[in-house]
Amino acid sequence: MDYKKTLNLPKTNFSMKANLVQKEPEILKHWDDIGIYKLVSDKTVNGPNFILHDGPPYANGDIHLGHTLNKALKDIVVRYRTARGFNSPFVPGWDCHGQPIEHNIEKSLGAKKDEINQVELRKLCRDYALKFVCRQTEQFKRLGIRGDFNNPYLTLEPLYEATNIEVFGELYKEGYVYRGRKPIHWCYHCETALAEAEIEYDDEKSSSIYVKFPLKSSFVPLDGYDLPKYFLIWTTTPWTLPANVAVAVHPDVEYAAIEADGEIYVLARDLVETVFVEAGVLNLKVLKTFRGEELGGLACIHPFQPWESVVILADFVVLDTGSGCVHIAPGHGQEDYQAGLKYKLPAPMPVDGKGFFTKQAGKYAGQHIEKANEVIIKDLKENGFLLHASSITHAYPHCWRCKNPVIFRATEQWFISMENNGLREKALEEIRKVNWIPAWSEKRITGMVRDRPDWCISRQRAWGVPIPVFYCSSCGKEIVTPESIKAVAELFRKEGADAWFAKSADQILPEGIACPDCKGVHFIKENDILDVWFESGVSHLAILKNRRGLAWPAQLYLEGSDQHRGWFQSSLLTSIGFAKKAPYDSVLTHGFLVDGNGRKMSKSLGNVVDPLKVIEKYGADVLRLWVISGDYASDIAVSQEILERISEAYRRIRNTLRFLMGNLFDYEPEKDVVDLKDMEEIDKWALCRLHKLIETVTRAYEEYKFHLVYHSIYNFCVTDLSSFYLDVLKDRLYTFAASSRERKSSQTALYEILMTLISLLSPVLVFTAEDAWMNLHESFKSEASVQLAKWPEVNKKFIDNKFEEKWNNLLKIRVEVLKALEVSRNDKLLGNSLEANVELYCDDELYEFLSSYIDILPMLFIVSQVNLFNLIDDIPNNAFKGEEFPKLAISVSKALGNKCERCWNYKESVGEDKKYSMLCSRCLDVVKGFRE
RNA sequence: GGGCCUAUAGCUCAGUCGGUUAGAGCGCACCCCUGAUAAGGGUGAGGUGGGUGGUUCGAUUCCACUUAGGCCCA
Repeated sequence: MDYKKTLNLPKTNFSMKANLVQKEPEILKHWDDIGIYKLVSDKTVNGPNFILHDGPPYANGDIHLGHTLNKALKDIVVRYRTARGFNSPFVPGWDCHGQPIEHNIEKSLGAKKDEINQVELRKLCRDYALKFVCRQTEQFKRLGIRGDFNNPYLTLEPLYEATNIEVFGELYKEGYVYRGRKPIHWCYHCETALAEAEIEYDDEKSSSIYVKFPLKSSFVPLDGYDLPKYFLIWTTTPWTLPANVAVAVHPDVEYAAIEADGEIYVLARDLVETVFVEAGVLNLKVLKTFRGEELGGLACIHPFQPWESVVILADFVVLDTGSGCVHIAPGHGQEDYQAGLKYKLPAPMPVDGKGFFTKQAGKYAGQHIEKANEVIIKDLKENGFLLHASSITHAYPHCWRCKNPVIFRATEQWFISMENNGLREKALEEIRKVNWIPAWSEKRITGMVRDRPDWCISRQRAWGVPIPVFYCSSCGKEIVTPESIKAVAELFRKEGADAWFAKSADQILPEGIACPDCKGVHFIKENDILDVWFESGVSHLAILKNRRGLAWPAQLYLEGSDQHRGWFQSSLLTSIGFAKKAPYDSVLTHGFLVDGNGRKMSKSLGNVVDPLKVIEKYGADVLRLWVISGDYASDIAVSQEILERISEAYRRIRNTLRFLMGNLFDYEPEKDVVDLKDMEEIDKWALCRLHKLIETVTRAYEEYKFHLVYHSIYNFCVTDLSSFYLDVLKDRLYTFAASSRERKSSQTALYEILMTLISLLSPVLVFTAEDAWMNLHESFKSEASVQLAKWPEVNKKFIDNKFEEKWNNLLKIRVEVLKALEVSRNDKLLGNSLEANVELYCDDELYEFLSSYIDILPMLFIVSQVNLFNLIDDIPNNAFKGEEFPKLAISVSKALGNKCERCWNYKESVGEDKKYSMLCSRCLDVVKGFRE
C-alpha cells in the first residue's frame, strides 16, 4: 500500500520558481486595478505625518543604477512608514529645466538652431523633458516604486515656476540677493556663455611670456641692493594683462632674488634655472631666498596700467610651469576670481562680448584680443618689461559649436550672498538642529556651508525660469518690487514662464509702474535665468507647502552624499531665506555605486550595470534585495557575483515562504489556533525566535539600517527555520493526524511565522510579498493587499530568555550529535539519519538536563531512537567526542526495529499489527483514524 | 592639494566601551536525502582583520602616518 496518500504533504499555489520577470508586471497591473496608492493613502491619511520629500532626478535619459538605489531606499522607507500607520505620501518629482536638455536640443537642431526663437526652443526642450519624465516614470514603476505617479511634481509646471519667482522676490526683499561679476567661459564668436559641458579641450599654440613687474614697495631683505627689482610673472595670455591687479605667490614655496644683467628678479627658487635657461640668461647670482609668505602685501607697478599690482598669497600656485609668480586677473579666471574675492581686489573686465578691448584697457581700447597679443608683447619689450617671449602648445578650452578658443570673461551675474544677511550663520545654526544620518554627514555639510562662496544663481540660457528683474530703459536701474514680483508670479501661474520670453517688459509689468529714480516708464527684462539648483531648491515650498496631503517641513530627505553640495544645501538656503528654518527634520545620505573592485561605475571602465537589464534577468525584487543587502552608509558594490549571490538568497527566502504556505494548506486561523500554554515547547521556541526577529527587524527599519533587515531575516530563514525548525517539524506535520493538537500547535507557529515574514519583507520584496499574499487562504487575511496589512508587533509573552538559553544548549548538543552522525555516515553505517540509534553518555548535570527532554530528542536529532547513559566509564570505543562538551560522548548504531513504511522511522512496533505489518504503532493509529 | 567617508574570510555583513583559539550566512569541496525536489539536510576547508609605526601588560578595536578606493571641492 502507498501510504504517501495518508500523509499531510505540503500544498500551495505559490510557485517555487519566482518567474519574477513575467509575474512582476502582472502584479503591477493588479495594483493599478485596485488603485493601491489611493487605498494606502486613504487608510493612513489620519496617521501622523512622515513626509519623505523626493529629490527630483534630471529628466534626461534612462534611469541608471544610482536612481534605482535611491528610489528603492525611499520606497522602502515610505512603505515601512505606511505599514506602521503613518501618513506617508510619496510624490515623485523631476528636474526639467537646465543646460543639458537645452544642449541636447541644440545639438539635434544643428545649424537650424539660429533660425528658431527662444519660445520655440523652449517648446522643444519641454517636449524632450516630458518624454523622459514618462519614460523614467515607467521605469520607476517597474522597479516597484509606489508613489503618486499620476500627479508627480515637475519643475516646469506653471505653479512651480511661479514659486521660484516668489522665493526670489522674498530673498531679494530680505537683502540676500545682489548683482556682481564672475568669470565664466565665454565664446566671443558665438557671443554666448558656455557651460562646462560645452567646452572641448584641444591643443592650441599660445604665446609664452615672462613679464617684469617692478617692485614698488620697500622689501627689507633687498633694500641694500641699489638695482631695479622685479617680480617675474609668466603668462600664456598676454591679452589678460590689462586686467592684471595682482601677483600671486605660494606661501610655503621658497623664492629667490636673482641678480642678472644688472637687475633683480624675484621668482620661485626651484624654477630659476628653467626660466633663465629658456630666456638665455646664463650669468646669475642668487642674492637672497625667502618664503613666499614673506612677500605677501608688497606692491608692484603694473607695466602699463595706471594702478598697482599687489603681491598676494595663494595655495593654487604650482611650480610645474612658469616662475612661481602668477599673474592675477580676477575678471579672466576662476582662481584669479576667488583670490580676488579673498583679497577684495577690483576685477576689471576690459573685454566686451565680441572680444574687443573696452576703454578700461587704456591704449588698447578698440583692439580685438586676438590681435592685441602681439601688440602688447611688442610694447612690453620696448618698455623693458619683457624678459622673454616664446610660444607653447597646450590644451586649451574651445567652444563646442564653433570650435574656436574660448575665454574667461567676468560678466554681470546674480548672487545670493552668504554674508549680507547672515545667511551662512543662520544656515549653520539650522544644520545643528537637523538629524543627519549617518552622524558624520553633519560634519560634511557644516564644512561645506562654512566654506562655500556666494551662490551664483544666474545662467545665460533659455531653458529655465527667468530671473524676474527689470531695468529702467532710461537710467538702467534694476526694478524688483512686490508689485513686479507679483505681476510675474501671476503671469507664470497662468501662462508659465514661456510668457517671459514671449512678452515685452512693458506687457508684463502692471501699468503705472515707474522707475523710482528717473520716473521712466519703460523697462527691459533681465536675460539670465535661474540656476536649476535654485529651482529644485524651492521644491519644498512649491510642493510641500502647496499640495494637499503634504506638509512642510519634510520629515526626511534621502539622497546620495553628493547632495551635501547640491540639493541639501540649495533647499536649506532657500528655506532659511523664505521660512527662516530648515525644510527637513532629518537628512539621510547614501553612498555611491562601485563595482566588485570598489571602482566607480563609468563607461570608460566598462563596468556599468544597467538596472533595466538586471530587472529583465533577475526581476525587480532581486534588485531591491540587493539594495538593502549592503550598508549604504558607505559605497555599495555591485557585480555579477554579488547579484548571483543575492538571487540565490532570494530563492532561499522565497522557498521558505513556500514551505510555510504549503504546510498551512489545511489550517484555519480562527478555528485551529492552539494556545501558547498548550503548544509544543519547540513551537514556543520558534515563536520566541520570531518575536526577537520582529524586534530586530523593526528596529533596523526604524534606524534605516536596512542591511540588518536583510541579514537578520535571511539568517532566520536559513538557520532557525530551514536547517532546524522546519526540518525537525516535517515528521510532525506530515505524519501526525491532520487535526491532532501536536500538528495544530506547529501550524499555529508556522502561521505566525508566515504572516510575520511576509509583512517584514513587504517593504523590500514588494512583488514577492504581494504574490505570497495573493496565494494565502482568504481566512488568513482581512486586507486586499499586504500593503494594507498591519505591521507585526513584538509580543513580550513569547520572549523568554531563560527558556531560549535552555534551547540554545539543546541546539549545541544537537550540533555534536550531527557531527557524530556525519562520522557514521562517512563510515557507511547509515545514510538517512532516521536509520540511527543515538546513545548519549554524559555527566550528571547533562544527564539530568537531557532526561527532561528525552521524549523529543529523537525528533530534534531526526533519528529513530535516543538513549541516555551516565556511566562515563562504559562508553563504546568508537564513541564520538566533540570539543564543545567534554563531558559528552555520542555513540551511533543501527536503529532497532524495522522501518515504518509511512513515517520512515525505525520502530520496534513495526510488524506488531497483522493487517498493517509495515506500520509503526503511531502511524497505525493515524491510518485507522483515516478509515473511520 | 583640501574636506568628509570606507577598508574584517571568494561575496554580503556581525562583533570586541582594548583582553582567552575573530563570528554568521552565502559560495566552494565532500557526503546524505529524494514526502520543500530546477528543492532540503550535514560535515569541512577558507581570515598575517589594507600597510607601517606608536600608546598599552595586551589592539582588529585607541592615536599617527601611509596605501587603495569613493563623494565633493580646488
